[in-house]
Amino acid sequence: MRRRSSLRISGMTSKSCSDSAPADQLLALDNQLCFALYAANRAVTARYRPLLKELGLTYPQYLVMLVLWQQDQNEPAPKVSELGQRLRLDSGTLTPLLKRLEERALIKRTRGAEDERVVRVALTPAGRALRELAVSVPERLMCGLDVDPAQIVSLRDELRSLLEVLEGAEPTAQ
Amino acid sequence: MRRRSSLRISGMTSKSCSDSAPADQLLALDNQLCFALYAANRAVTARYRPLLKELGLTYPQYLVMLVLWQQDQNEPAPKVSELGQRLRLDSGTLTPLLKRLEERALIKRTRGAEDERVVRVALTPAGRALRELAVSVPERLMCGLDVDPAQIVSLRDELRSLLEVLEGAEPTAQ
DNA sequence: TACAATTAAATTGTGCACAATATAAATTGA
DNA sequence: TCAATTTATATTGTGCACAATTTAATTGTA
Repeated sequence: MRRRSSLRISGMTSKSCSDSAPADQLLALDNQLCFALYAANRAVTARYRPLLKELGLTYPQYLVMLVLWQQDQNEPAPKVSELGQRLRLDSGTLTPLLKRLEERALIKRTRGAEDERVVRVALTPAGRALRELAVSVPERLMCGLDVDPAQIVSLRDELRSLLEVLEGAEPTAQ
Repeated sequence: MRRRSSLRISGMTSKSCSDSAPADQLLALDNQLCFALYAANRAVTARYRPLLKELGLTYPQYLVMLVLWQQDQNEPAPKVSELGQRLRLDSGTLTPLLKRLEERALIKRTRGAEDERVVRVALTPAGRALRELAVSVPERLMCGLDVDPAQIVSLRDELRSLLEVLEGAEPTAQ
């Protein structure tokens, strides 16, 4: 059984699926969580962009590098599928992205000897070195931004809870 | 002067831009608001996808339709640039998207008579009719999701505040 | 051992996002 | 008046996302 998210309020099962607000309100763009999420995500990405450009990385490439930088050096290099699980991305997205990182000599892709189907992704020395340039990114991102760090943390946690609920839920019936 | 967002806590200017947590923590994927936002946004979009597929719409197309459905019929049809402002998208994104909606006969793009540069986007009867099918989407999306509506609202408002801060802030120095 | 089923990654095709540039219309100013 | 500038949209090119399919390797099983 999947763990309950903190978004749940005990005894309450979301909204009763029969009650409905006026359609005008339900379909108003600014009432939608989905649009707030969509717009905020792109605004955050846009704010990262110039900083990551200095590193020669796109935003999704940066996320991949974050995973690799966090990897224990003693562990075997992660598989493409493991990166995918972590980032919620499939091979259709990751394969070309990883090829670009390999062209830039930041990573090395190696087909496994034990199992010829898997590809393991390891940092090159250059990829590891890039981390030194990246450490200043989170801080520089926040600099000049008029936000309360505590609220950032709580927003992050609420988003994680939402993600957990969404991933645990049955897919919407088609 | 731009209005202050509620994310701000009086007298507090984000984090002092010199203090720094250990780099291990700063760069940890799961500590990043940006990843929570990125993953949650895609998870929400994925949950919309099967419902929107019934309408023959992609998620960004749905957002455009939300704006058009909300338009006052007595007002002149919105310009491409006005849709862009509302959705934070530029013509490079909107032009092909609107062409696809026009191919589906949901909208009509008309070059302005007063000013030949502007293109106005109006619903066709079919586009207006699609709204009837769309009204059930928000509700069906939430159904079976184990979330507290009040938390959705507060999350939405926090995201709006974040968006406001980001849009008001100076761009990050490159 | 054969061979169907499964698994991992790659490929293909569509549709965003967005930077950079182009085109064409409107406006401004000498 | 008309060249220069500005404005609105379109175009081009790159890089995601993701569905659907393909390829190749492995596993399970008769």
